[in-house]
Amino acid sequence: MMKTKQADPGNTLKMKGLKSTPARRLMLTVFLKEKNRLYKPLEIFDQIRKTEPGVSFSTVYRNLESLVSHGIIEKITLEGAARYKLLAENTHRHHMICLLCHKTEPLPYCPVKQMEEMLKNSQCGFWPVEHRVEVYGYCKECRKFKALENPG
Amino acid sequence: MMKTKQADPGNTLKMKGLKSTPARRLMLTVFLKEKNRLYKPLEIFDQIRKTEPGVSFSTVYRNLESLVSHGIIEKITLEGAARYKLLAENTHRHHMICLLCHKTEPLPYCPVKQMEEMLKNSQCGFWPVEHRVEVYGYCKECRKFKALENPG
DNA sequence: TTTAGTGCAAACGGTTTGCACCGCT
DNA sequence: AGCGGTGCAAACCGTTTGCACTAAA
Repeated sequence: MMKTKQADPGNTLKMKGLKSTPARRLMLTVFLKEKNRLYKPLEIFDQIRKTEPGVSFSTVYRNLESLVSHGIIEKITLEGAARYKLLAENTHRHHMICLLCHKTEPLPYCPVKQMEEMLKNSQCGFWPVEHRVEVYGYCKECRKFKALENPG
Repeated sequence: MMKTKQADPGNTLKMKGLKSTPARRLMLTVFLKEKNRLYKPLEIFDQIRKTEPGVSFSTVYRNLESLVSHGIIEKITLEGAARYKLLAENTHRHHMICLLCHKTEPLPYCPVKQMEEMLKNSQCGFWPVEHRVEVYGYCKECRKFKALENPG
């Protein structure tokens, strides 16, 4: 009756070499609900507590770490606190971040690649190995609640 | 005998509308020593304690806040902790950050400006208002201590 | 059965705050 | 003189850790 699900938390965990436990499955379920959203640890905690009130905060933290180190989610530190989101296939640190709802979407392309080449060939001596681009603004939905120029 | 100094901490503070106090002057002196360096609060604390052992940590924190809000330094949160650096005139959030010594330099140009225009005109609905670009790598000096490709 | 995951509580590091005192302007 | 800056200590928040217990493989 039940067909194999595409993004079954239990399978994903095992495939990535992690034990499938209730807490982890629930956490992954939360991440899958909004694939582009940055979740704070407390948000994950609150969400899974609705289903499984016994889960402890330290378990959430430990599992967030596990999920990161097994390439399932990624960690982004913003405003001094950690946030986590589902790791997309072609992950790079290029995001559009909504200042109201904190939803994130990947940038359509990377404006830094060519600049890195430039730096390598320049006199300045700096050797780039990694970069991050964050564009802050208002997403389609939240623009409705803000008075913005050109709000079409 | 004494000529007017260009970057006298006391003057700078008054000009920016802040009272000139020993703690603040010392803090500013530290920032002026390496204008492009990101200082952690503790580093500022340690530095000024060498001269003025009585200064408290909370004073450092409060003054960092004041200096930021009066446009003298800027705050950059990196790896979950705050760092501060002298605010350059044409401040924008575009940095080359050395992974070894944490020294920062401004990026020579902004690769995002044109991308923002593109976003505004695109279908995606995201309205950019601010952005940040951070290129991590190794600065001229620190490259000596790392085995890097093309290390010329 | 063995190893890894978990709950609890306590510790931690960075940061903020309330209070009384002190010092700039 | 008055307001703002300061020292001290305690609170705070997000995060990590040690321990004994439990559950996944």
